[in-house]
Amino acid sequence: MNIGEIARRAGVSRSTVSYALSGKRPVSAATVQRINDVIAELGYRPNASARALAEGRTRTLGLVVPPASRRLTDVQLGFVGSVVDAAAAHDLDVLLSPSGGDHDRSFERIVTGRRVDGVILMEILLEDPRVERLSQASLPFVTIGHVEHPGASWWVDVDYGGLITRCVHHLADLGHEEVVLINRSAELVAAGYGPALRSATGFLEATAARGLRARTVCCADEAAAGLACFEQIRTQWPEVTAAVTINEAALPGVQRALHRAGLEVPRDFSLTGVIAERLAEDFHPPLTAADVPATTLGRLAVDLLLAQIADGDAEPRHALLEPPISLRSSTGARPRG
Amino acid sequence: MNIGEIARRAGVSRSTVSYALSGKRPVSAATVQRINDVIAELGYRPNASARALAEGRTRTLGLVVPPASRRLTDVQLGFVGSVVDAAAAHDLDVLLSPSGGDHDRSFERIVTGRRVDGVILMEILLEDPRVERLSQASLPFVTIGHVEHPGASWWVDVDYGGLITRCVHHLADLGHEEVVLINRSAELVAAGYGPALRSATGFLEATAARGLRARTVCCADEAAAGLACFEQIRTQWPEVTAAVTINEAALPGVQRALHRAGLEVPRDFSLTGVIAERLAEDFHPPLTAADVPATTLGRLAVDLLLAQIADGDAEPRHALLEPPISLRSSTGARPRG
DNA sequence: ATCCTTCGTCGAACCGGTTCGATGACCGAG
DNA sequence: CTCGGTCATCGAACCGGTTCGACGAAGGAT
Repeated sequence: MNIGEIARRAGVSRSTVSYALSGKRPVSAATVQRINDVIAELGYRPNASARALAEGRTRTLGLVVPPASRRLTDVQLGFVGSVVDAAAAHDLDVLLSPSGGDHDRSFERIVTGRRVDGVILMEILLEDPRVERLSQASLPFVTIGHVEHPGASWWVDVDYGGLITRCVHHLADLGHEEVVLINRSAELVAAGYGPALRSATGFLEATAARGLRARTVCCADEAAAGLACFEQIRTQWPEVTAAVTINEAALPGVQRALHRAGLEVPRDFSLTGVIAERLAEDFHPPLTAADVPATTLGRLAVDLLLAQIADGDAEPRHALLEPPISLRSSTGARPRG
Repeated sequence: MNIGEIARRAGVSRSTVSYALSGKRPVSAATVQRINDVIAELGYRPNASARALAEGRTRTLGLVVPPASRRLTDVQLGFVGSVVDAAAAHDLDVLLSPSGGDHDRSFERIVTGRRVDGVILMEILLEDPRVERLSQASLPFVTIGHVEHPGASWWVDVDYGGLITRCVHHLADLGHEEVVLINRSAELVAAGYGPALRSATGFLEATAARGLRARTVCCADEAAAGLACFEQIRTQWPEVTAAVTINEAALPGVQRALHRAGLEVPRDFSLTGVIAERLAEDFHPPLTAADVPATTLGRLAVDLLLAQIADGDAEPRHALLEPPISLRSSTGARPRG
């Protein structure tokens, strides 16, 4: 069931079948009809490997994800889903590559094996060896998140610094004076994870600008850590009246800690930050927070990647999104006392 | 940078380079050394498409996932992660195919385009057209979950019916007499989603066997639905003292409903079911529940698929796992009154 | 010295598509 | 009637690997 067999049964040459299918050269209506009949009868579909070899492109995109051991956050899950869907809309397949450290066989296969036409890289660090690797392999790629010095690379990202700044202003406007940032884990900060570092920087600058007392803590990406972390905040800095967070996984623990401490949100304590929409709405009360537009970002990454594949010499493009803060009901005026 | 170029620079023929790399025929040590030097110098890696075409296999597995629009549950996420990791351990790549209805271009590409050596299908229905499609395409595949009449197919699954039965016995042993099953959404039940239907059957049989009064409700996969659902249970059947659930997404809502109703678990109400370990432990109090061994199941699916690929005529195999129930602290004796 | 192996290597065919240049049939214009 | 130009189709080369049969050189046995 290959193209030669189709050609034989339709009484034409292989090239005619190819042209009939691709439409790249005119083929008479009668011949097209005959070929299509044979194809329908035999259920023929061209061999993807052969086509990729001949055309020099695979119609496949690579998506580099964190290894399964690190559980995906809701935002990351949103990226994966939207990239896959956006690719499917263009009739492209997605090849998954779990990549953690520097020496990763799966990542190397993707990069050097010409298995994909381009790569989308997520969860990158400020200094990421994989970005360097892809650049020198001259394989088109787009990062979700950006390295410290993006140079001539393509990327999409959310402006964590800007969003955190707006959260701080929001709290300052409500009269809060002592605030805390609940960041991602210390390991991620130490590794140079962009969102964590940019959030911290934005937080410190904004609080300084508004004259607020600022504290920051790192918190592992688990509910239990969120609980412990919040209790520590209460005992260590009881004067804190509001928290900003980008740590989704810690939220259930924070919720429980608030409850255990008898604090009612937002009457006794305000909570905001950058959080996936679904989780913000599942919180009680729903969180006033910046929703990370994971779906938009994923789709945008695919669009940029396709543009880059279509024209490799095009000027690098990027997009820094700053979504609005959804005013729900987890922030209020500073409690008196 | 193809095999011919390597051959030229090493002063040998293309076939010798191929044999030196694959080891399928002896090549003198000196020649191997020379070839390896050239390869290292040029950073050569064989073209995956060409190799796939020549060998007749792609070293890629297809993973059919629900489309992104339906948000993945924690258990499903566990499947994806473990399948990808297990495949990577065998130096195989994973091609993702989002598939919902029957007519799916991405799924068809996977099936007929010889892009993959085998397919893992998750979230299947009791009657699933995709299983039929794969069978007639004679492409090796393994399902996570099983159709109603698996016949000669390969699959791995968790024995939802058996697990729910054990949950019911556990509650009966604690003296509960009025219990409810909080199932997945009515749409899934109507579509013929195996776990939902088998859970319901197991629940009804087990409660009948133990002489318990049983009710069942369907609940959409959202926190808000869980809240509404539980409140309805309380008003409609106030005599119910325990719930069994397989609906992970509803848990936050159930938690809030319990809290709002002033019910303390397990003193006033018992809760158990089949739930991803992480979520069971994040609950307050931690849930006595059967942890779905998603990681084991994913790895097992890959193992079975590889066995099937290696020997297409082998007897179909399957695995029905029944993990133990983890006794945590969400179940207790029936409250008196 | 001759024959038979074994070892290492080579050339050619093949996998299943795409694409380019060429060719023949048919047409209208001169 | 012949010439030039489309139009549809064909054959061959190519993409970059793998694999099979063959072949020459070296070594051992007779």
